[in-house]
Amino acid sequence: MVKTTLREAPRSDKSGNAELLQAAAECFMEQGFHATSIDDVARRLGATKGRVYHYYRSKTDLFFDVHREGMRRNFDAVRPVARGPEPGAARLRAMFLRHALAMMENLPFETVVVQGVHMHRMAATTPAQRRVLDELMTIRNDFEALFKSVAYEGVEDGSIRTNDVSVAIKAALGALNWICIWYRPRSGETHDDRLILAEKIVDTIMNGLAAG
Amino acid sequence: MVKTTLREAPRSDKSGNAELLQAAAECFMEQGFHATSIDDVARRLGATKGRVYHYYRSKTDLFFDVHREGMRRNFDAVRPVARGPEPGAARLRAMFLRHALAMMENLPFETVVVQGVHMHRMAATTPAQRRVLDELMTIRNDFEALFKSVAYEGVEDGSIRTNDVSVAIKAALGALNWICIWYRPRSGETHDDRLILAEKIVDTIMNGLAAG
DNA sequence: CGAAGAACATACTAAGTAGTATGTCACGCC
DNA sequence: GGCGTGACATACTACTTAGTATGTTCTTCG
Repeated sequence: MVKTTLREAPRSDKSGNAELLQAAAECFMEQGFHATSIDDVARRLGATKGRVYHYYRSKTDLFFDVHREGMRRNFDAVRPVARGPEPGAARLRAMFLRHALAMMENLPFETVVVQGVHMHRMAATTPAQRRVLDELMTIRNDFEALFKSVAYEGVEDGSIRTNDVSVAIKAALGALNWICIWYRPRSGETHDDRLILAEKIVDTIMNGLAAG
Repeated sequence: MVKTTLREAPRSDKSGNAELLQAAAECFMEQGFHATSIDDVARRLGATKGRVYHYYRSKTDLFFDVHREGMRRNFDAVRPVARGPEPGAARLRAMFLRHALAMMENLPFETVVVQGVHMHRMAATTPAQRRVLDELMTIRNDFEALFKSVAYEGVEDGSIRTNDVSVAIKAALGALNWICIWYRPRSGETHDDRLILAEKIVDTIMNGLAAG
């Protein structure tokens, strides 16, 4: 008798789960991971549990996939401006700006990413889920490392000054990630509005608050 | 017949709940509000539900009280240096430093405060709980307003430069609040170690990353 | 010393929810 | 034109857990 291997692989990456991811991201943003039920996600789609469990074997897997998508968007936003002939400070500024805009324009996904970071140190999961979580944290660390490497280049070319690149980047990314706590899109808001806001934030990060 | 008013007031502020608050804060930090059961909190105390429900009528009320205590500590840390003869920038720097230290030294409570802010826009609560939540957000806003007012004074006395005080403060507080996401105390860590770290963060906020 | 209330522990209920098992319908394919 | 399979819906189970009701011990105070 063959051991029937039903659903051995996580069933993601099928067409049609973009909607699902979006709905899940919105639910997770509004209520958090634990307070969101699978039925909530399904209801938002005008569907039932069946649809969700057809694509994901567990709520955790769904959450992870939303997280993964959020990080993908973050990388896509930042990577194009990370390398180039400009001095480090200019590239870092561009990266910050892109990231700030991404925070605002992918709010549900970014909120899930933040929750995921929060979740990292916390509650026990199955070994398989733990592996996925570690993978996601690796991605997250790579993201931070990308900023750090550009910052180091800036220190070397003299365009950036700090006595601890690692801490400085953590502070800067904190200011940016915090956006998803207080920012809510205003109705009628344009891309330019967001750009102005993002520039104010990045100016603060790059120039600081002290005069002179 | 008298309408028996059993437990009309939230039963807090009795002696002996400091332990309870601490245990609850730790649980909420490690697992988040929803994933933490009352039994978890009790177990951490070597007690049972009975003890928790003797002091708090609901899990939400317990959470709120932890939040309140966290905000109380924040105010206590920052207020003493908010006013004085020094220029705004110097006072603001001192406030940031105190807040950064408070974040590290009250990690469980601060994490709950962050969760509470997160919770604000979110899931439905009872009308009474909504009132408490609004009260907590008022406190939170007052806290932010204190920073803003000092920043304004700094702008006027020329020690601070920014084109949007409100956004700049949000960015700065974001960098500080984010501490509770990545910071974990190292064993054998001293107060001086934390002070050095806090100063690096505050330097970044005050001076920015750009050279010159 | 007796009684009342504080400070818990124990036992229980009711409700919500993750996950499963199974059904159904449409469609492509031999 | 049957048939397998993908894409869901429906019905159900098992378990967790917030909150309650009640019991018990200790303390305090008249």
